[in-house]
Amino acid sequence: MSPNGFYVTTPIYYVNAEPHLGHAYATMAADVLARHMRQRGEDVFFLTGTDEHGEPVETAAEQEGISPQELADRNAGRFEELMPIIDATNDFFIRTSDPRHTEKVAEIMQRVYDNGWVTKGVYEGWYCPRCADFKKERELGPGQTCPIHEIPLEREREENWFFRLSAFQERLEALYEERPDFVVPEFRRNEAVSFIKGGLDDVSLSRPKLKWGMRLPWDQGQRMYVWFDALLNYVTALTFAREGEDLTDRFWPADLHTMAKDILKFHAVIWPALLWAADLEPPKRMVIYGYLLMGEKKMSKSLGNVLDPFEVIDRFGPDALRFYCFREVSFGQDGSISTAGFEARYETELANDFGNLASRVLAMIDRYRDGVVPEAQVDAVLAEDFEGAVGRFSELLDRAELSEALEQAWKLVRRLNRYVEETRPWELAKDEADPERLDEVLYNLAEGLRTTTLLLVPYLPRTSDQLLDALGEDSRSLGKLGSRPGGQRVERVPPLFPKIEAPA
RNA sequence: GCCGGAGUAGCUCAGCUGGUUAGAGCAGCGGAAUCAUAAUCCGCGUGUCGGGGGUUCGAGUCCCUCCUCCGGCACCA
Repeated sequence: MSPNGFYVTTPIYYVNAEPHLGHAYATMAADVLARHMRQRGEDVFFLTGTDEHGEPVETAAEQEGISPQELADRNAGRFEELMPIIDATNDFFIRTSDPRHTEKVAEIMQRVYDNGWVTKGVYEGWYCPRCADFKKERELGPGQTCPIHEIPLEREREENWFFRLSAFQERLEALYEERPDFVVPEFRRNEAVSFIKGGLDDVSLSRPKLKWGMRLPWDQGQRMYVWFDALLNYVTALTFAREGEDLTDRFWPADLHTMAKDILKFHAVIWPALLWAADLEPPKRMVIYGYLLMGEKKMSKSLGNVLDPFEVIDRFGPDALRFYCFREVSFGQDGSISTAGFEARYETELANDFGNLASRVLAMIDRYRDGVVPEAQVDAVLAEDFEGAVGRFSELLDRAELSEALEQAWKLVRRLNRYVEETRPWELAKDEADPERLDEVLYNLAEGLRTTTLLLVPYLPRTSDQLLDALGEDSRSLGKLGSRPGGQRVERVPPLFPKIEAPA
């Protein structure tokens, strides 16, 4: 971990559409890491926000007959509203149309220009006069025709400014050589490396025809290709997120960028080079995750397999959604989610495994010891399975292995249910034949539940809080089995995850 | 086409540098128990470890080959 803190980012979300599950997932992933690091006492800064410039916003706004800024304002608002709904604890929400951002971008890009990393060039491509836009090779119709207008296209050239990405080829190769964990998972890293090794071309940095975008500071006639101002959000936010304070020295370089696989190249290749060009350090690491698939192409409401995040949160709260997403889909891979899968995991894991464990432990302490955790020692049998658990869990989250870490925690939940069966406290309680053993068992259950729940705080923030309160635990720091002595008063709680009502 | 990855129990997947009878969760079947949200726990798998060939005392684990699937191959915000 960096000595100066833990700075984690989500990608910034493009405002030409409304928030959906993918955005929620992205934000929740970063939030899990942010919460966990706070539990470890790290100085955390967690950034998310919206990306608002560029042609897609321009055209979407045009279709609605409003200005790009109006569209951006409206949709950015929706993204901002999403954060508390999913219990995201972002420390700031950046918007790239914020003048504080664009001013800083202008300053940085001017520096890139002054440093000699920008060059004038010619962009050549297939141009459709009806669309007033260049078409990419892959979207061309047969015989170089426009896919929309089906008219033959002309090869056209326009003057552009280019970022001299090619000049950074060797530095990028060296970066990946020196830092094997710069991009995880490894197969994504390999993609980036092979892309770099394949030879880098300079990338177009401006668009003369673009209207909704920043003007280039050194050429007011051209506007900046949206990716450049978007990427720079990670840096600019630090300069104005806190009134009258510049957080750059405290948090840059960022500890971890999180993103889905579609934007790997911009982050893994262009971004470090752009930072070097601006005399800034590249981020420390980035983690790439996959897509949540909803029944592949059979995503259809009539099939009832679409998981609507807002509906889920409405009915079950954000914890259940957070849990499900990281439990069902191995973090980093693509994975399928469904209402059936959600209900199964909610019922068997949240309600039966965990919720019921909490109920039975609290109930027994209440019944057999008047709601006071007995004083006792750690049971060696249980200690064996809890030994090193916090360390392993933390290490997994250091590597952003969100699903694997959750699995580790869940093994402890299962272990505790087994411990209850092994020790049969209700028999020990019958005639108080061995009160010390009962004390020991109840103490260990309280400790096991407490320490396991502390691990789960990032995934289940609300229910964890509720349960830890019930256990008389004020701290949210990670703790080992037996690190707290007995003596606390505990309270019974209503079911943390009530069973799903059977449909009428 | 090139590069990379994957193909292991009905389903989802673990199996690191080759070594005791190939594992987990879910689903299914049987049982125990009653502290608990009828929640839990225990037991039960004749799996060609994609096909074929090879190296080795020994291969799911290495090599070759074939089949199938997936990802990447520059401006997709």
